[in-house]
Amino acid sequence: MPKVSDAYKEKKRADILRHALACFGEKGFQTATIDDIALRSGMSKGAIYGYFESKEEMYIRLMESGTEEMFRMLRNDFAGLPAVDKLRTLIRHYRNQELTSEWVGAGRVHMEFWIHSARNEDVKRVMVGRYERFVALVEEIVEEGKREGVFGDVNAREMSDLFWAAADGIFLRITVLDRQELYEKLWDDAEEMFLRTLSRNGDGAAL
Amino acid sequence: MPKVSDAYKEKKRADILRHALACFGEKGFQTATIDDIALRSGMSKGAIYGYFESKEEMYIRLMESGTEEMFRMLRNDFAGLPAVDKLRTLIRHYRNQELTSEWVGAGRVHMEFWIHSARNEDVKRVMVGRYERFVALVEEIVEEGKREGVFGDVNAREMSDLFWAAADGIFLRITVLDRQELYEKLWDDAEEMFLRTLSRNGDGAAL
Amino acid sequence: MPKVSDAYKEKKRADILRHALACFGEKGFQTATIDDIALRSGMSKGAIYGYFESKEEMYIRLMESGTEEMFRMLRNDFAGLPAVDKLRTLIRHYRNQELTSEWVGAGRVHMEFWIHSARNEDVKRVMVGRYERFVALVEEIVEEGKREGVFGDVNAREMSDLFWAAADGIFLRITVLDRQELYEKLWDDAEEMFLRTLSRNGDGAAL
Amino acid sequence: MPKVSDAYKEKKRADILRHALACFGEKGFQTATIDDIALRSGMSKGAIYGYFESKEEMYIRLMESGTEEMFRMLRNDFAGLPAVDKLRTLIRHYRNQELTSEWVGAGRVHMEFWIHSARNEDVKRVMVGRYERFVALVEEIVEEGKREGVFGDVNAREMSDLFWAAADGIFLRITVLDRQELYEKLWDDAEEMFLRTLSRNGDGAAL
DNA sequence: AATGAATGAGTTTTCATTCAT
DNA sequence: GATGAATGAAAACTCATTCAT
Repeated sequence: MPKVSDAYKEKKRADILRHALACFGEKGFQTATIDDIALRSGMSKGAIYGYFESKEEMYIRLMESGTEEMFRMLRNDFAGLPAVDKLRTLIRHYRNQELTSEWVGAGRVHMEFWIHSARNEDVKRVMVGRYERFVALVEEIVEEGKREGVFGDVNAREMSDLFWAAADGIFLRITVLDRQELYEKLWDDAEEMFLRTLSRNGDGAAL
Repeated sequence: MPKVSDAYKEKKRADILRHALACFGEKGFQTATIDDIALRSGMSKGAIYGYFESKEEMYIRLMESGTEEMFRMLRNDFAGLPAVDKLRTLIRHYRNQELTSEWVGAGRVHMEFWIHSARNEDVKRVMVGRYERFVALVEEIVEEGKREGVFGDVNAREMSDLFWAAADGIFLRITVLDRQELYEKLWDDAEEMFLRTLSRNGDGAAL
Repeated sequence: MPKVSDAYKEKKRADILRHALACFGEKGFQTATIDDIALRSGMSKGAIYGYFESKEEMYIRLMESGTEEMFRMLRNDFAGLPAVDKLRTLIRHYRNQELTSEWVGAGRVHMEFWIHSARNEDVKRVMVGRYERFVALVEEIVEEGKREGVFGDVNAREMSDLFWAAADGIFLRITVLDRQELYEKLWDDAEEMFLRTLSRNGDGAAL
Repeated sequence: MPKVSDAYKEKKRADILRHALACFGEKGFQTATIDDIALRSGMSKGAIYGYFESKEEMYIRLMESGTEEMFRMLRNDFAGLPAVDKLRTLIRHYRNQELTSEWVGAGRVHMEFWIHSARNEDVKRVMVGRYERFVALVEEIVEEGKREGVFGDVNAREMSDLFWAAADGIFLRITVLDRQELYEKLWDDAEEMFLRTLSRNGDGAAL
């Protein structure tokens, strides 16, 4: 007979995660303390432990979160578009992102996820699972483009891996340099490079 | 024991740094303790502090180190080569790297450098300075290729930025996935993609 | 346990300070460790840090404490008395103090305050401020005595300085020798000497 | 068959002590490190341990030192003087001392001796022994004055104790406040007060 | 004798987690 | 359910002392 509804609890959990993300983005996972998160959430330390078992759990949940929402949104924007435009939409979704301190902070946390993954099997499982979905997304777009006859005979999986490598590389850089115009140029150049590379004949006709 | 040569001290410092790099690679900068480093170095904690003022200093020295050596080596290998081959040499230098645990560990530390940089001005200065040299290296190669008439009319600086973004993205991935064959494929694809993109007319004639 | 009253917290703080004073008295500020204080307080080290930011802060608070209480008490005892009796009251307040180990310990800490003050500007400010109040106290008594026509034409400020110098000298000695009868004799002699010196004509008529 | 003469060793010991005194004066016994002393002495840490068994020993030797010299000097200056002038000579010896940083530093160390004495029986023995000689010095002067008929019927021992209490109180204060003119005034007032108190009839006729 | 690198016990301080209220 | 005081295991760093050279 819980005193509060599940919805309330879910909302609280999401609340805490949001504040935790801000803290981790600002100070890093190790450096941000539960006190920081409690303070920012306007809750007590004890309350937080009522929703999450440990700091590590908050971290894991954060890694899992966000993906669904993002995919839902993209699926919507992609509806009915040819492969080239889907890829463009994806790229411009990132390219047009304003480098607010929240977003850059979240980017830093994302980078930390990768590092942290390398050293912890549990975290790695989650992270790789998440990553798989992103790779599959672009892989499917590329396959679709090939079927449409617009993309050449490339290895879709490898191209997707390389695409996300470049994307993470851009995020990594911007995480430190924090320069909007550099960020946009990098994505513009990446867009052109990838579309040209994927194009049938490699001549960028698809552009 | 005292009144040891400068060479001895230099060797010790390098020794400690090597062991520290291994510890940081394994556990991460924050998680690795001075005790870990001391244990692995076979020295006492106090001895470590005789060579480095703080854990942070070891970190900074580690960031600075390696770069010179790498540049010297590349300069040697580059001697007399046309731009395209210089770029290929650089890419293959990475591509042919065997993913030993030491190397992957070092890669993880390199990734941490970026993250850490984002939150610490001192570290950032060193990191950005170091990064500048890498960007300049590829930028010069691209300019050279343009002068040779092999590369098209691209923005050398931006292409260099993008190149290193992709490189760091590959490292980031491999840091977690640790799969040799994926690593090689990513570099092979990157090589082709960049050379094609840089080529005059973008048709990859330079390949 | 949480959501305790402010009074509870104040009491805890005072508790810790009391135990800290005992530890400092016994071993000295530098030698007494937080562990000592925690052990004696029956609390954990962490709990101590919940009330004080650092050992230094405990020290400063200890320096500030006690003064108010003492002044309130004296003001009470002084009410309505002529200057000579005020001075006598003050002197006898000290003279009749039993040399318990706590009191002697506190005296030792007081002496350490002086030494420590000499080498630390922050501590010095607090210590000099505190000292000022004591000097003003006796200075006022002397001025009052002069107005009453009982004390001669002495420099009140200087006499007050000298009085407290002698007092501290007595404490310093007793801190080591810890002999009750010597302590009392020193104060008796000091009483006579000062009253005689202050007396109009210097003939001790005021006695 | 020592390779160096005893005189050389003695000189070295004195040298080290001199520098140690400066270090202790500046930073305090606990805070000053052997490295500080070694640096200031221009010797190695190891060499210092060839002359002193421990930091504590240096401290003890320092406590013992200086006294002889001082007594020899005073005995010289006292030769043939009546008691009143001996006392005056003693007081003015202090009063005319310029407050150089070395002298103030030495004063601080002297204060530390007292504090330290309170907590260590070995140190206490040395300190009390040293103190005894100072008390005896003034006690004898007072007795002499009584025999000369210039001083009244006071308890010589107690007056001597009180005299040194006041002296130490003045040093304690100056150790922190470090104000030459205050120092001199305190001694001038002390001189007048003590001579008046000691004078036959207490009327300061001896002045 | 002198040197100064090495040792390691000891110190302050932090912080994830627990749990009495 | 919420609170935040309490815990205590680390962790970074210091420094008197030793001892190989």
